[in-house]
Amino acid sequence: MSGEKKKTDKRELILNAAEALFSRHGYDGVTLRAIAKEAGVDVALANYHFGPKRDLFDAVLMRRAQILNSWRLEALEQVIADAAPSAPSVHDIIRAYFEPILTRPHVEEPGWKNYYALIAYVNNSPEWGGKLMTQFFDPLINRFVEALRLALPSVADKSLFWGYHCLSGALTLAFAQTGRIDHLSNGLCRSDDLPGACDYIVDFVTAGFEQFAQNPEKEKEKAML
Amino acid sequence: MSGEKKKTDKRELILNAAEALFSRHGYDGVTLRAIAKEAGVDVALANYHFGPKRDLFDAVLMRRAQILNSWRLEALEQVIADAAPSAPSVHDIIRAYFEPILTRPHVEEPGWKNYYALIAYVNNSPEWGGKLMTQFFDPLINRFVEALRLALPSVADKSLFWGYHCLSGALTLAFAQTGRIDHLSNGLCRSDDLPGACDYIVDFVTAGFEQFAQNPEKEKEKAML
DNA sequence: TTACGCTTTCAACATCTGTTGAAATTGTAG
DNA sequence: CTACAATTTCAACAGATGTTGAAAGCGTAA
Repeated sequence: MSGEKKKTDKRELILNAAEALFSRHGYDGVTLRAIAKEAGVDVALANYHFGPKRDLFDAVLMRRAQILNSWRLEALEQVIADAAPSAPSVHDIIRAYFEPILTRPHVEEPGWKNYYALIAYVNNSPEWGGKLMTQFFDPLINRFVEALRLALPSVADKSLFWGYHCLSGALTLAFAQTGRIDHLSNGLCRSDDLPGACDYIVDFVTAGFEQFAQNPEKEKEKAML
Repeated sequence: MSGEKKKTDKRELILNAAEALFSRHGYDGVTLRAIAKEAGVDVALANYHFGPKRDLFDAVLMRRAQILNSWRLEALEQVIADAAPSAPSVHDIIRAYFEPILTRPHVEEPGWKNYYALIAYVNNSPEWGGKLMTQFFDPLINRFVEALRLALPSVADKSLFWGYHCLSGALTLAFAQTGRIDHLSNGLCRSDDLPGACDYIVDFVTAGFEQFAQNPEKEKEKAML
């Protein structure tokens, strides 16, 4: 019947190996032979299952994207429902954005850590960032911006989007887990401690957004448009 | 004599071409032949001037790093001197961090834009980020953290470093200029408008840091250490 | 002119790259 | 078992890759 389960699904072994290697060395830094070797499989098998190299890359990206989106969308809708008919607080919205991906137990699995690092690579790449991230995550992001617009009705859209830019940058760098902050802080902070980072990032970003409502200068631009 | 100036310094043509291509496609995404073609030069010349490919990459990174550091250090020392003997404000420190690199006229030069995108690539790369950024920028960063420590004496170091993480992520994503925010905001924000982004990022990040002083929960950890 | 050192090109190398077609293996249904 | 389809390996291709050594071009000083 349909291959629900097999003793060793080499297809998934290839995806795992590709995920790990792409996340560390980028698309061009990885050869199909390296992936095959890591997966314990012949070179030609990757092509058989996924077609050309680029399609394998997309398959890796796609595999966990929907799961990620569903977790976060669920958390956001929950926050909105709990606050109804009022608008949810900025803090709750930001928590719904970060906590489902940074504090749940799955983040300790190597596969998910690799996937996060891969997202960081894609999001900061001029080559892929503009198109791929849009393709996978835009609907979710728009939903979050919409919620923030309700929570901060006096803030101009331009401020909200630049706020999202800062939020996204902070998350992306956390995803990358480069070990830089470990060295910079003399071991006080660890870049692979995503749950530990979450609290700090959430409070930082929340204050960043709320500041827009308290700062009247930005509203001039709203009037000018 | 020493080659101070020549009509066409092919050495710099190679650096410019490498900078542009590395910033867009990453280290492994660029071939020496592509660089040579872009520079209008033979393939072997890159090797003659810079040695192996990896050394060319380092040379590109190094060329503007010192200039960048001196601008920002100068701005920071100015802010500290102006406020002495009091501590400078968080807002002024953050401005000294961003404005020298985002609002000066040089940011409109393609060479600098390419260099910024390259920094974004390096900073988010698990392969290079930990080591290369440390090598080039750590002394400057430590000076900034030190200034923030003076401006926010009640805030624990761990908060300061995670705050810097958020700050660095926001800057890095701005450097990348992926065009993502353009699409997300329907053209309201432009990712290549670095001076325009600067005001929003500065205010966002300033509030993020100041929030640590107002949030007493984080201080528990300080006591626990 | 000649000679010399620095720069640049030419031609080629050994190796690696993504991809492919045919063969071998495995799983499954009759 | 047999027959057939899906999976996996093998062997090889055409092209690209970083690097190198020899040769050619160049400016300068004697």
